[in-house]
Amino acid sequence: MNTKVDVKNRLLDFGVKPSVQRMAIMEYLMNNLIHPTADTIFNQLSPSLPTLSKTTVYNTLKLLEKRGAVIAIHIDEKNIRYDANISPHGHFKCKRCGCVSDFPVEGIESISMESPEGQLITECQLYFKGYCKECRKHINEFT
Amino acid sequence: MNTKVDVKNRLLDFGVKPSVQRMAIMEYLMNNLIHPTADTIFNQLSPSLPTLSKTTVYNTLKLLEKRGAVIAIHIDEKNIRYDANISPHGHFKCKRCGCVSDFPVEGIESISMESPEGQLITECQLYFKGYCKECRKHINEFT
DNA sequence: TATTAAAATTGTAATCATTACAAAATAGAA
DNA sequence: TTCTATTTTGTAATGATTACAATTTTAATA
Repeated sequence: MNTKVDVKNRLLDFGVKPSVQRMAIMEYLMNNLIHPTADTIFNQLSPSLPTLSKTTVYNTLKLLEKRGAVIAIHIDEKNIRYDANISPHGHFKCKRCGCVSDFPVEGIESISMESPEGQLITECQLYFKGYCKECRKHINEFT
Repeated sequence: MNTKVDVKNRLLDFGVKPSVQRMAIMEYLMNNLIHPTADTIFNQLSPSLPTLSKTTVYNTLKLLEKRGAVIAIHIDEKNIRYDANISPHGHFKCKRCGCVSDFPVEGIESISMESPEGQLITECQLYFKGYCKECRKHINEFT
């Protein structure tokens, strides 16, 4: 469980001025590593922050990602998901139930930031799709 | 350069009935490994297939992907891109100019289809972002 | 060849997550 | 306080993709 101080430090470390709204969003992400969408974050925070605007959620998430304080996950075609876990790891999405989970990849740390063709790599996203433990039981329903 | 026969075989191999439109789209993808969007494909084929509908392009791409005849690339937030190269490989996108290119990944073939947590992995997508050879020269402009 | 049912294609309208924009509120310095 | 820059907010716009129903094409059979 991250404290307010942890959250504030995360913002400051990445050059984001900590406002009430930014603190709330960053705190939610750090204490809920469930890869939520902007919509989910808005709905969860709205009760305790009644004036919060969805635009602010979108703006803040975009800012946090740009500064590197969070990761944007594009494994789902419909919504962007966000992750406060910024250490290198992959993600998995179940094609049946749609659940998204972390997916540790061995050797991910050692992926070269220099490519053979001269590109400078600044980030890599590893997405895995298939069927989760539960949904494998229903493999006969797959079309 | 793939022949009509190659294209037809690709469709048949993946259980897709070869219509005029499907052949045209599959042929374009096989002979233009530039990761085009549905819009690009439509614009390129439209002159020689004046009755072609954009809906058909979307429908066909969705079908081809579902059957495994092509790969859908979600490296760009705006558009889905398509690739007739279905052998395992990663993709790179330049954050400055937006170009998307293939990105060979060593050992990609040996990625396990069994995960430690019991998921059944059916596909993996490896996305790399950064700056291409040309855009690296302008590194001082990066914000 | 004519008939007919299934499949494919088409055009238009709808969807909906995200962004643009400008006004209002807030924060921070002087 | 006053002033200015920053942040937040609400509404409207965007635009790629999909839903849907009508039309056309295909292909099998009589």
